[in-house]
Amino acid sequence: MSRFKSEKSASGARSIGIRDIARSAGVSTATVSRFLNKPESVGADLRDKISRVIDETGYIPHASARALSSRRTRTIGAIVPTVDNAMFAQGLQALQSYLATKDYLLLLATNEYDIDVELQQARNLVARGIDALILRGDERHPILRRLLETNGIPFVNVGLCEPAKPYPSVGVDNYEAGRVLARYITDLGHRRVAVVAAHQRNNDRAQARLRGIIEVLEQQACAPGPGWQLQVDYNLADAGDAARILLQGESRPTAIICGNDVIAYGVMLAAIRMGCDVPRDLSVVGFDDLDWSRHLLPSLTTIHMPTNEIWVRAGRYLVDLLAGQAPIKHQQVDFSLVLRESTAPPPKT
Amino acid sequence: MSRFKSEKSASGARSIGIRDIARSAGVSTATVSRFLNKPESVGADLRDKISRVIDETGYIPHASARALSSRRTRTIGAIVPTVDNAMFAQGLQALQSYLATKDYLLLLATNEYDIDVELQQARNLVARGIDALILRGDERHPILRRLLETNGIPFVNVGLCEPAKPYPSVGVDNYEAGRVLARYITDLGHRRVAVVAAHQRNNDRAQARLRGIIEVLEQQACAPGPGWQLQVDYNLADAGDAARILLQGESRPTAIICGNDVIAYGVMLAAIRMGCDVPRDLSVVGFDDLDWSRHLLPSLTTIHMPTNEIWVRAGRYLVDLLAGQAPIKHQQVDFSLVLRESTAPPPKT
DNA sequence: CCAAGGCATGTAACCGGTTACATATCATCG
DNA sequence: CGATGATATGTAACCGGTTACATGCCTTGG
Repeated sequence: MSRFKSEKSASGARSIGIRDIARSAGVSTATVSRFLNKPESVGADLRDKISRVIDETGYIPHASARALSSRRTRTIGAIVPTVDNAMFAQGLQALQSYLATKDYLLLLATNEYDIDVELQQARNLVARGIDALILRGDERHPILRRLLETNGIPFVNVGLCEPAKPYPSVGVDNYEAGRVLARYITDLGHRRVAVVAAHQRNNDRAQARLRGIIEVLEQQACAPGPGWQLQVDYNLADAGDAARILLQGESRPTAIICGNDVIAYGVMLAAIRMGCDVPRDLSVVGFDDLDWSRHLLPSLTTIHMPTNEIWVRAGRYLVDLLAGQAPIKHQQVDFSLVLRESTAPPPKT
Repeated sequence: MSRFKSEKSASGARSIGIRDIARSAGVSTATVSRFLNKPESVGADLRDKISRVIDETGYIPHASARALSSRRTRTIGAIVPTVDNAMFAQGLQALQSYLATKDYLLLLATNEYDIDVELQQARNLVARGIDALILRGDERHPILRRLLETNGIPFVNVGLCEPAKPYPSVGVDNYEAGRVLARYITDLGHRRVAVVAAHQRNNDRAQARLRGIIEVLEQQACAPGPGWQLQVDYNLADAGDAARILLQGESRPTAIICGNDVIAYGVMLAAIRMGCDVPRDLSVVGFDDLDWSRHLLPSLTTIHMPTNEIWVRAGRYLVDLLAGQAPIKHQQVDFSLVLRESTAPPPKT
């Protein structure tokens, strides 16, 4: 029956393959394959002929077959907490554009801030045959490391930079960023400072930032008590709740340092609704410098993170590595303090 | 030399395959394959044995090989303008979670609002072997239709619902939504109404919304002249520019209808900076009801879009279709008008 | 008690590319 | 002029699964 194999289920015009192209062009499959992967290794006349046949037929090479035999998928995976978040979205967009220029595809997965989910997603990506993986931060399931190792999948951590660690990383020094920001607040004269951080669990960037902030505040002898150190989820509503808690009491902070711009904005909106004048009564600062932070009212003083650059560099690191080069293993990217309208010296009283 | 094949490049412990599992479990590869794909078709004792071997070895089936021989990748593609946009990000996140429960993977590509890029990306996805495709809107490159047809790839349009068209779609009736929103504004008493829409090129949703808006305004004999109909990109800065143009003249609008929430927010921020009191001097409305629209100051009157539901339904449509069922082809989802603080009757004067 | 049919399992061809190796051609050099 | 090597192309084994078909066993009904 094998002579009927191409007549599957009525509609089944079997899609054309490399053998069809080879036959039409009067060459071998090997030559077509070489044309596809390294055109300059094929003679000019054959090159033209093959090219013409491919254009005419609209032939598209079968990526799975390619991946199977070459053991490379030209696919890079990335696992982030969620794409529903301006910062990741922006960086991923930039990464994707970059990878497209290198003829790589980005395969995206989310871990919902859960290292078990992350492991599961990583398994998924590995099964899918990614050539390399980009991970957010540095805290992850121990089995994940083994998984990547035994499958020989290179990876890079983004969002932090720890030259002491054996794993490659691209990012800013979050600890130092925390210090700079806190220092700016204390230099303005604030001594009653509260901190609304992102949840610390499994989030080393948030931890490093907080560590830097607290350290500076301690040096200035104004470390916030436990009631003035809150942790919230990444959204406006929760941040607003935190602000209401901080501002309802008798003794209020004159400045609130927030773990990122979204939290800062949530805090600011709630404070204004409570009748606070930002920055006259209360200064608010964040991290990340999201696109809209400079448009807000008041615009937000924050730490600018070169998000796009970080993600693109991470992508480039892996692409170079896969191309057999030896890129720089730890790339520290500069952040900067952006002064805007949401900060001022504390009120006199 | 073939007996050396497993010793590639020193580190090369060839990863284990289905034949290894079969040998260890004392069964044939076919049985292992059946265990993987339809466990209930394998006897209980063998099932246990195979399961144990797989757990011990950490075996992960090779997706490319699987795809090659089964001609199904369990991958669904989606092409959106950009992920750097709260609305898409949210919907995609929901879609991805849904597909994960069905053991499908989401392959994401962006078209940067360009139908040629979209075609290119679609080629990419097809080469990658997607089983189905989700597309945004309905305006696309004619070749793309052919491409999908000849490759037998089912697809669905999201964000609109046009039962008249032959292609499946899931979304709201944007034209009607535009009418409802405009109607609300005119019912409030506004007669000097400006419109700041998203760019119309290759964006049928934006076109439908605008059509609905203009139609209602014409009925009320207050259709905006060309100077009061602006088109901007999807970002706060451009929207702010538009607001400054509209509000600088002698004769100002008392309400501005915006193509979406981001534009509305950009307009609102710029207006407030110019000393306008929203909503007393100026009413502003948008579309989409992004997460933060209810937190803004003032909070935004807008059309609520069930984004998550739309994307998940689109995913379910394709999953069901691929499973051989016959899901509903055109699914209209309800929108709703959400009244908040950014609207009021026009000032007396 | 035997034929028929259902079920679990094994054998091996096949999916559509890549690539190691063989072969052919031609320029170069002692 | 023959040996040498570089370059272009062809042949066919292989990547790691899936699945059509074959096989063998067990149940069931006449």
